[in-house]
Amino acid sequence: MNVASKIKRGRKFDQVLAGARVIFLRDGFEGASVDDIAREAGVSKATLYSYFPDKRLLFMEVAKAECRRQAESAAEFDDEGASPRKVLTIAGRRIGDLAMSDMGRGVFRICLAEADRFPEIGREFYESGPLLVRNRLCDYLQRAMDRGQLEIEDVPLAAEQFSELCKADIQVRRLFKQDETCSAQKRNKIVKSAVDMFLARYATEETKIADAAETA
Amino acid sequence: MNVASKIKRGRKFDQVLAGARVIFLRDGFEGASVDDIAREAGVSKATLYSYFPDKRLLFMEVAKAECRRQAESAAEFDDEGASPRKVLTIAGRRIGDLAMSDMGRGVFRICLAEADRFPEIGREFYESGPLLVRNRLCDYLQRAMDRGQLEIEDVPLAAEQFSELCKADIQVRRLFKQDETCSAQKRNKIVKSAVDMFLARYATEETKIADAAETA
DNA sequence: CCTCAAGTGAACTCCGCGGTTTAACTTCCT
DNA sequence: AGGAAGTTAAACCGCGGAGTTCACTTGAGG
Repeated sequence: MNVASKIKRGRKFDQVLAGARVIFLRDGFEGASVDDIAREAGVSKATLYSYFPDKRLLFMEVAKAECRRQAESAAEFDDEGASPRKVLTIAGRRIGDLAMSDMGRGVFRICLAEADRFPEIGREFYESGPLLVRNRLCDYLQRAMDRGQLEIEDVPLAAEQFSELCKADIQVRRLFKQDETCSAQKRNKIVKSAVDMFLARYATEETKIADAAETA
Repeated sequence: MNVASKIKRGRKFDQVLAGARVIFLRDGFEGASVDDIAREAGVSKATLYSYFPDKRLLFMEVAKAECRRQAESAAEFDDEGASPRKVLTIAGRRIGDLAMSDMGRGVFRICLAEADRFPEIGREFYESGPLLVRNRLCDYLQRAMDRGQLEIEDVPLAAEQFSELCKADIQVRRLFKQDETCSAQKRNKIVKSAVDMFLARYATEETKIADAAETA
């Protein structure tokens, strides 16, 4: 039993949460009505309120769960043996996927919109989203440095740079509903370009030589 | 006279717009009440409605004006004679400033929140914001290529990459209210690192040599 | 000084939403 | 069978915000 949570569990708990997730992600916090959520969840309003004391708490619960879900998808990449190019390409593709996904967009949008009203939402999202990815990346970069593959003065900054590079040209367009689709081909090109740039700056001489041989 | 606009002009037009700007930027679209706006503008609600047919139109007008304002601040950089490092450093600082400003954050936040309900808002913001900056940057990069300073296969992508690099580590934290302040020193470091990385990848050999001499 | 258009403010309508209550119905345990 | 706990649909309350109306003021121009 979840002692920390003040929220009652029960048969229809997950059902309510699932419905709330759909509606909140579609309409945002203000835009979503509790009636809509109850209908979507296939549950009466009274039942909904028997589980969650109010709308705000329900929203927080949904947001937290969603952040956790996404954190999982940014899984670790521990390909110790592989070349930096290979490891970074895989990681970059994951980052790009997250930026393109409907879920990623929805959560980003709502968390940002509500970050002023509910600061803890902003923190929660940041920490279990971008920060988590960055930390994983930092760990890898540090290991690659220890192995003499990379040469970086400011590892956290480098991690952030790589992450941003992978989202170049797609994140903003996606967020603002321009150019809905983005071909896999284009995404590959962006990630490749990001890796090229990152290695041009941070790879040691040996790594560059090995990379040139590998790529050719 | 603005024929295209269906909105009546008049003595208090700008006054209303100014008030709306303050309140919308503070409270968002849903959060802002028309009464608040009228009060802030020092105008009666009736007058407000005599200028703008409804709240949505008023908001659109504010958002459009604000995007234009910001676009201006990302002014052109035609330092033809200067080295790529100098030009890019100045441009990068401007981009960073915009990402850090309250205005920049506010407009971004609200436009994103309303992009689903009012797609034209999303388009307007994207085109007069990020896209405009990118195009300016593209123009410069092309000229630098013509001069043999840079060597780029995909100019628009490179522009986007540089832009993203300049916002690394600050944009997201700023948006989600983490780490409110960011020292000028740190910002300089980020921009310098962005320029370093960009040149490492896209500068021609001669430029790299000249840059090394210049930096030393 | 009179006119008339623009502006005022306060009251008012309408509506949707958050949240509550109630009375009937289902489930399930003993 | 019986009863406690959970669920439901529907009506209901109160509030706050969008938009309207109207009697009244202001001030520039003939």
